[in-house]
Parts: sequence; C-alpha cells; structure tokens
Amino acid sequence: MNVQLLNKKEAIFESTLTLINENGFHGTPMSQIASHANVATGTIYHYFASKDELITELFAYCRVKTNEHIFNVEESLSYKEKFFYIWNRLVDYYLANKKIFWFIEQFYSSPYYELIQKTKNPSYYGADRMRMFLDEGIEAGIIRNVSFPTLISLYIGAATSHVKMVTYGFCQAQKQGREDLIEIIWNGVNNK
Amino acid sequence: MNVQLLNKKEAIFESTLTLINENGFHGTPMSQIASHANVATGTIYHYFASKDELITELFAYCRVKTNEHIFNVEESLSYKEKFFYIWNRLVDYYLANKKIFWFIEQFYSSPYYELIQKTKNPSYYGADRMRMFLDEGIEAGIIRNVSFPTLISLYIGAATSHVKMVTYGFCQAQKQGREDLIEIIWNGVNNK
DNA sequence: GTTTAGCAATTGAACGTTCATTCGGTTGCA
DNA sequence: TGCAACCGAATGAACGTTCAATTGCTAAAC
Repeated sequence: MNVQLLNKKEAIFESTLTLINENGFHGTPMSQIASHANVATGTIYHYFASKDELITELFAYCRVKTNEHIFNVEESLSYKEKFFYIWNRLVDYYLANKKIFWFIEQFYSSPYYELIQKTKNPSYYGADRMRMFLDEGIEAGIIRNVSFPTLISLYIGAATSHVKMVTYGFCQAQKQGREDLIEIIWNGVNNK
Repeated sequence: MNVQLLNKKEAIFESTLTLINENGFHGTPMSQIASHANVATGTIYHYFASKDELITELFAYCRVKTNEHIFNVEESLSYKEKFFYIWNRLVDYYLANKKIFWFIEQFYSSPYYELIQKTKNPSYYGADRMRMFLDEGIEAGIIRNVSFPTLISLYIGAATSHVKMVTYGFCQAQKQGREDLIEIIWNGVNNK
C-alpha cells in the first residue's frame, strides 16, 4: 500500500471522525463521509467492507494514535514522574484532539464496543500498554496494593472526566484543577 | 394524566431503554420500540413529537429516577457518612440498572447532550442536587478547596469508571475495589 | 523505448430496503 | 356526544450497499 492510499484511507477516517462528532453514528451517512473526504461513495467500500467495519477500524486507529502519543516518554524519568507525565500527555492529547476523545467515548458506550471486545485482543489497539505501565508500579512496590481496575478507574476516569468538564464548559481555568486531580490520585495510590 | 397513561409512557421508555442498549440509537426503529412496548407505532407519536424528543425525554426520565434514588438519604448522617452513602447508592443503582447507566453514558457522549444543554437548565433533570451537596461540603470547610469540576471528576468519574469496569468484566470481586476507590477520594478531598 | 496486458483504484448512478412519520379510522371513557 | 387514546397500513425520503464502467499505474514483452 503506497502513500497515496494511506492518505485516502486517512482522509476517510478524518472525515468520519468529524461528521460522527457532529451528527453521531446515525445521522452520518456514507455518502456524506465520502463527499467530505472528496472521494466517491464506492471508494469507501474499496477500503472497508461496511460502515460497521469503518467505524470499528476507526476506533482502533484512534486508540493506536493516542497510545503512541502518550507513551512516548523518556525512559530516564522516575516512576512518579512518568505517572504524572503520561496522565498529562493523555489529558493534553484529548483536549487537543476532542474529536478523537468524543469518538472513543461514543464508541465505548455504544454496542459496538461489545462486538470488538469479543473478537479483538487488547494489544490490537495498544490497550495493554497502560496495564503494563501500572503493573510495573505495583510490582515495584511504588503503587500500593489496589487492584488494577481500581487504579484504572482513578487514573483514566479522572482524566476523561476532566476532559468532559472542560469540553462541556463547566470549567475554564483548568490548570489548577488538573494539578489537583493527578496529585490526589497519586497521593491515594502511592506507597508512602 | 391518569395511571394508565403513565404506564404506557413508561412502557415506551423501558422498551426504548432496552432496545437502545442492545442496538444503539441507530438500529432501534420506532416500530421495534412500539412492538416491544405492546403499542402501535402511531401511539408513540401521541406521547412524543419525534424520536429525538422521545430520546431526550428518556434521558431526563433516567436522570430524575437516578437522582431521586441516590439522594434519598437520612438527614441525620454526618457529611462524611453522606459522602460515602450517596456514592455507594449511585454505584449500586447503576449496577442494578445497567440499562439506565449505559443509556445515560451513550447520551452524554452523543451530540444529543449538546442539544439539551442549550435548552434545558440543570434542575430539569435534577443535576443541581449534586452540585448543592458538594458545595455544602466546601462551604462547611469539610471539603478542602478544590474546584467543583475537580470534585465531580473524582466523585462521579470514579463511580462511572468503576461501573464500566464491572460491566466490561474487567473486575468481579468489586467489594474491595469499591471501598478503596471512595476511600481514596475522600482522603484526597477532605480537610484533614 | 514503446506497447500492452492486467490489476488496483475510483467513480456515481441505481437498487432495494428500512425507517420516521402521517393520517384516516376505531375504540373507550367521561 | 365528544374527545383523548390508540391503531397500523401507507407514504416518501434517506440510506447502505452494489456494480458496470472508467481511469491510472506498473511491469512484462517485444
């Protein structure tokens, strides 16, 4: 697959992302995705077997892009520094790429997610890197013995909630709030 | 409006809830909602002007029901006790009513929410009770001075994340995890 | 260097289906 | 008697998908 093709596939992804954000899964016809991406309707079916496959692959694309970005971290940092750094990268990335954030959120809470959960393994979209990072902290005794789901609920839950608050317009000057959040979580989970 | 009517409207609500959980906003035709609720398609339009209005009102219905449940709390409890009680009621309610939980999640991350945010005021579905409860803690000096969005991000964010983890099957024995979560949050936000 | 064969990429009109909504008519209650 | 509740077939628009035709590229053949 050459560069041109990659570009066209990405154009379809970006177009889908934009339109689904504005109009939802329903309310976003393939014809509209096509014209917004400057391709013919039929072209989409050259790259994706169906609308469902397009949406499912777009989810993977978003997850991979996000994970690549947030785990691009200096190995020399201490665990605590990484803990803060990754969290801030995640929040920054979502705030700078709200379309990706909201698409992922929409996908997660839709029946689509159940579908891919059965067929795809987490590494398919890089979901296991977070698990590895947090497990590392537990095994090293830096993070006290709370379960992985508890950790994730706090770490990711707070990040996404914060992004939602900012997007909804409930909170503008986010700097202080952000720092409070990750600090509270760190204090709650680290082994003092 | 008499009891019979209320029942029919609720039957439509419950039917919509079930089907949207299984098939999403798209993938849930009015005809299916109707037959699942044992009414004729036309009857839905006697109660709701359109599918959008049905979904929007269902959201309000879910929010009101949830809020009524979680804020049904003994006035004699201390603030700390209420803080724990309300959070646990919320988690329990969502776990016992997953359809409501997922519908609300789906609605929040869809373009629908932006629509009602512009037209409806928070008290319309009881969203201001949480604000009042948390403000009460801040004003009484029980909760340290973190912003309201920060508080909400932790308090609600952790609850919903926890429910998601349980639903996704990432976590079974939830008892310990739950206790850890609300304890960490309380320790993080209360004025020691 | 030119021709040619073949396949991938692309097009968009056409198809068949599905769906939200309408409406003329019926039922049942006050 | 009147009006609200209710019905479900009919309507027409919208949508996902298909497909026959066209273009563009690559590389083998000469």
